[in-house]
Amino acid sequence: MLRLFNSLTRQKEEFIPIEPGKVRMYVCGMTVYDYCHLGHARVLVVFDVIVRHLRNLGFEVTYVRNITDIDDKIIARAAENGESINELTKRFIAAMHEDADALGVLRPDFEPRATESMDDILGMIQTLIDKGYAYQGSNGDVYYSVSRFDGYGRLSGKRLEDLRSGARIAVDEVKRDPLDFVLWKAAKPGEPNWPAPWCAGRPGWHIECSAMSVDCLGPHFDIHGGGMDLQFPHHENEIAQSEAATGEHFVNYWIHNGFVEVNEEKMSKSLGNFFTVREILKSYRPEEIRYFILSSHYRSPLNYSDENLNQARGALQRLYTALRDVEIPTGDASTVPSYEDRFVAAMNDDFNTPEALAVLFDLARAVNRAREQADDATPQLAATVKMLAGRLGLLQEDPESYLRGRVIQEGPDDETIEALVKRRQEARASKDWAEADRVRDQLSRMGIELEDGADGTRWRRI
RNA sequence: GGCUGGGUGGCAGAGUGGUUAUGCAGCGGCCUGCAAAGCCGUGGACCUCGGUUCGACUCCGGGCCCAGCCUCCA
Repeated sequence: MLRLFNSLTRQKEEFIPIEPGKVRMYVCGMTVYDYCHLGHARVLVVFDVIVRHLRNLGFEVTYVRNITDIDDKIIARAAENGESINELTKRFIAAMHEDADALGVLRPDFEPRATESMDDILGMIQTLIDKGYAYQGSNGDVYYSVSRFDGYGRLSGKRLEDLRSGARIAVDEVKRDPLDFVLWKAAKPGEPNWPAPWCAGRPGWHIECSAMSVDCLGPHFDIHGGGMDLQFPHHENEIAQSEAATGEHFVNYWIHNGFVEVNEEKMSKSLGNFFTVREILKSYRPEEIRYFILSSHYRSPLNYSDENLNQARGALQRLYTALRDVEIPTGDASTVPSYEDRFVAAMNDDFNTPEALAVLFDLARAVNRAREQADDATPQLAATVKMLAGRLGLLQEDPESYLRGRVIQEGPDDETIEALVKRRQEARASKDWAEADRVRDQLSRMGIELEDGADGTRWRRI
């Protein structure tokens, strides 16, 4: 039985799909005006793992992750660069796909874009106006009237009067209530715009997600996800828009992932303390980043540091080392049920990936032990490691080539290393230990570690 | 100020009302020409003060501290 933490009720609940055997899920994706940073990577990886787990449980999942390709920042950045918004967003959508692919994130089933969903957006705004939930201001903008919607604040645990008394809400003459938010923004001269019954303009940020999710998944679906910072106001506003427009309950389960932090502080664009995925990929391998993200629970903070990435590196080396030299049976290989049960139980408990990884380490020990004892169970144990790790999108590479792999382009090539290893082998054969150790030190300085085994010496980059 | 969430061993990070998390690091041993990898063993923790309980790190209450949201943000 799958239990997940629902932000709406702030407790773990049993997951019961609307339609038996099927899950409809929407996750807020990126605004594409810059490269993905680690915070974006976390959303991508966390929900990728959630989708994989749901599918492993046998659910038929429809996964939608949108792209916001029109908003103020995109307009501003395009103007800065002297390019069109289409050129800008095209580049960063491609970059996002590259990063996601590198991290082993499976593509969503649908990836709608705001600019391609104008009809749905306009239709929903019109419905909201017709039903009296929205109004046009004197400046042409269309606003959502927050006080008209009864449940406003339920998701974020906020009361309207608290929000109103907050000093951080700017006074705006055009709005009837300072809490009202914009659905349609009138275009200023020179700004990109789309025709609309009210005035040419562009959608506000929140309406696109309401329109696209309802369009792709219907008015009522199972799971809606995103970063914790979207809980308010973005998701709160989505609920208000969607439920007012459709008259139906919008989403059953809300899932929000925690932040990536740097020195105990949220990683964000505004603080400027962010690291892009492609920057980190210069020093670490994609799988190391993925492991690092999964090494803490998705709702906990994830502290970015070299030390923690290095720990991820070491952990993967241990797991891959356990898989080395084991003939893993292909096809529907028999696996070891007790470990699989533990793994599934961990994932069923609100997607507890650290616990699931612990199962992998217990298995790795079992593999190593079995191998030492020449136990026939070794291949089954190894197959179980690989199969379960695969559900997290990990450990699918060939172990030997993974361990020999490199991150940075500098350093000796394989031929150079092989030659030195051979030279050392010869020294060892003639028991010239001084020479053998000298060569090993030389390789060690190049970042190569050696392992002498019964059937020769093997090496790996560290 | 309002509202969330959290404080676990040297570090990272799960979990549980009484039993080894796990990984890295440490210590002892096995293995090794020496190492590495691996295996075996081992030390080390639950912010603080009260309460409930036969028993609390785990439940309840107060306090202290941290992060986040209340403004664009994943």
